Amino acid sequence: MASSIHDLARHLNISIGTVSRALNGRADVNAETRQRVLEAARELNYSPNQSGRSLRQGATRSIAFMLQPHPGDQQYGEPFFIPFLTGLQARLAEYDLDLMVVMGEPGQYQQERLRRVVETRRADAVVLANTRREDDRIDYLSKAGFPFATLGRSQSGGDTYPSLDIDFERAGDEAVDRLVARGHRRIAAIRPSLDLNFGYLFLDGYRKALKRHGIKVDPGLIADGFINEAGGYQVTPRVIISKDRPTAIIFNNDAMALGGCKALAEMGIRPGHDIAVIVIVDTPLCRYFSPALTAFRPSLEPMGRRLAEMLLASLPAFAGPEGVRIMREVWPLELIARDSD
Amino acid sequence: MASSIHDLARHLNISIGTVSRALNGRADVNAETRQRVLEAARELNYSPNQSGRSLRQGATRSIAFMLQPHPGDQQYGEPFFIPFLTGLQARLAEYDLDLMVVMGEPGQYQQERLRRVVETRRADAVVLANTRREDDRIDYLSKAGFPFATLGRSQSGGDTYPSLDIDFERAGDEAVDRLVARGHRRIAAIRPSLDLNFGYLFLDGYRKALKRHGIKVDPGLIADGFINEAGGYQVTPRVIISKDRPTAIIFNNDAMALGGCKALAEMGIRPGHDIAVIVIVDTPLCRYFSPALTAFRPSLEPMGRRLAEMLLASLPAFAGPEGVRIMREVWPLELIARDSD
DNA sequence: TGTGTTGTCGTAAACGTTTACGGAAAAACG
DNA sequence: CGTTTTTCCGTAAACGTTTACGACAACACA
Repeated sequence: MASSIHDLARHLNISIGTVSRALNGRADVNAETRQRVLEAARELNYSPNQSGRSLRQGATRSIAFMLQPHPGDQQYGEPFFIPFLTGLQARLAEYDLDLMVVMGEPGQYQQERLRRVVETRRADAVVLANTRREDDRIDYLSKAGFPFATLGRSQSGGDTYPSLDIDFERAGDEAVDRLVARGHRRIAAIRPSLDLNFGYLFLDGYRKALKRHGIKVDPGLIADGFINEAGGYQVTPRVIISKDRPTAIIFNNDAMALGGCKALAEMGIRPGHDIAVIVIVDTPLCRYFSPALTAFRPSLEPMGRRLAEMLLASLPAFAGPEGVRIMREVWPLELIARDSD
Repeated sequence: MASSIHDLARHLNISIGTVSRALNGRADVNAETRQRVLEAARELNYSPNQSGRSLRQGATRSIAFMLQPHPGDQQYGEPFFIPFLTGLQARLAEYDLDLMVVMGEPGQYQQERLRRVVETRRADAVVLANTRREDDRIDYLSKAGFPFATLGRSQSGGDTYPSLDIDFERAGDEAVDRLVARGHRRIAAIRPSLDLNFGYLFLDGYRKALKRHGIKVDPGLIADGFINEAGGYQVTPRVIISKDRPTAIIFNNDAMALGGCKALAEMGIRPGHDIAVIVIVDTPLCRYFSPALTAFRPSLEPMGRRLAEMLLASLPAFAGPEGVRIMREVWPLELIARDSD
């Protein structure tokens, strides 16, 4: 069925070595023979077998993207990743690289999936998502000397890999700024309880801005909850019960914001009327919620493309003559002002 | 770095053939030698190189999932696919199969991506999404004799491949039923204008139910639009302008429903009050929209798992002794009654 | 003891590439 | 014409597996 390089060689009555060199654009092959080889390749509908190529070259030409669902993830998962994946995939495709997606159950099992990819050499590099503050996947990969890049920062692994992140710190800062400018002084913050790094970054920005405005940070206005709707629903009341009720809340996750708004509604507090609400990472849900939620939006598709570039630039096989560069980038978010604040 | 089967053989002072047979559980190897091989494998941290294996066996142990974004897709794409992908991936992982995701720009370019996967043998089979009524990808794959399965039915390719689809016909039927039971007689239908097969199926069910209730199908109440929010926004007014305004609308796509509701609101027609709205495929957006949209919901994750099973059952390498079975399945949707009808 | 059977293992080919090496012919040079 | 360089191509090894085949020993059976 499929024609191999041997078929071409036999058909043209030349050696397979010459055929290979001709196809790969090597210099030491006559222009006319190259022409004949290319024609024959088209005629016999030849394409190189990737397995053979991988074996010989020790590279699979595929990149693994691993996303680690949070325990208790909702039915519809994270709409966040589709546009990111789209960008990532698009750029990789330009380099003729495939994208392998590795998911699986949350927890330790995930580590094993990663090991499998690395040890059986199913991919040339890995892109990590859902980065934790301390991430054993990063530890493992850097110890194994396997190339990778991360979406999101981590404290693990040092400065040895490219990473691309959203500027959560600045978003937290700007959110407070905006609220203070609108007269708020009692501003609550709700973030995920897991070890996800962005929860820390957000809180840093939140605290910094409060201090700048001379507002004391009230621990009673900060709450951690499970990173989904139920978590937001459960934890938001805690922040409301406090002696001096906040007039604004910043949610560090869209699902938690939705749950939180539900809790607020049940307490007779109307978001956008009785309390201001800002969400740190925008999703389509924020837009269609009622009231439409003011939120900070990342440009996910360009981020996907960019992280692909950064990863490729760190791979010896793709890095230009200037060699390997480790990069970290932090991208700003855009404030989408809507009706909730 | 990575140990090969040769390393094991040298270490144990036996031949590579025996090592391979021991690892693969062949019968013709002494129990004690097998034990020693397995121990050495663990000790030297051996895992088989997938490229070598693929080359020899002519199988890559990876499945490609191809989704073809509609032209003009929104920033956040289709939340639809994440849970489906999750299920698909989970079941494939149980068989030690990898998942490759192929996306790319809409249009012809997509065909080339598919050809590349097939011709360079980067995957053992393909799963197709966004199935068109006439789908050249299906034509290509069946002509090429390449194994595949589809999410969604098509008229292409005959009954030669497993497919799993949602029962759009029944959903259209039930939606009409429900609306008629609530007193509606003028019911509009809005569906995507592309050649997507589910648009036809939906309309079949819609028509069938109307006829059963003795209601004449009014072409003025049926409109096709671009399958996104802008399309719904643009096309919904056409159906409203008709001499005898409908009292209910069924949208065959969530994004179109959101755009349609916006158009309605601008015309002073309140969904859920002045007009009933039902959406055929539920997404989280329907739930959080105001009013919350009544919608039909598929169970996407189980569908992903099921389609993986169906595909595997059709592959000679995985089919049981009963041989190859071609399957088509159509799954029901669950009505989620909310506030819009 | 001779013959057939069974259990265990080694040998070597094969999968489809790429590439280091060397050789033959042609071209360039004196 | 002889020598050196260049151009072009064939040979063969290598990547890491799996597996058909045959060999050898041990064993069973008559």
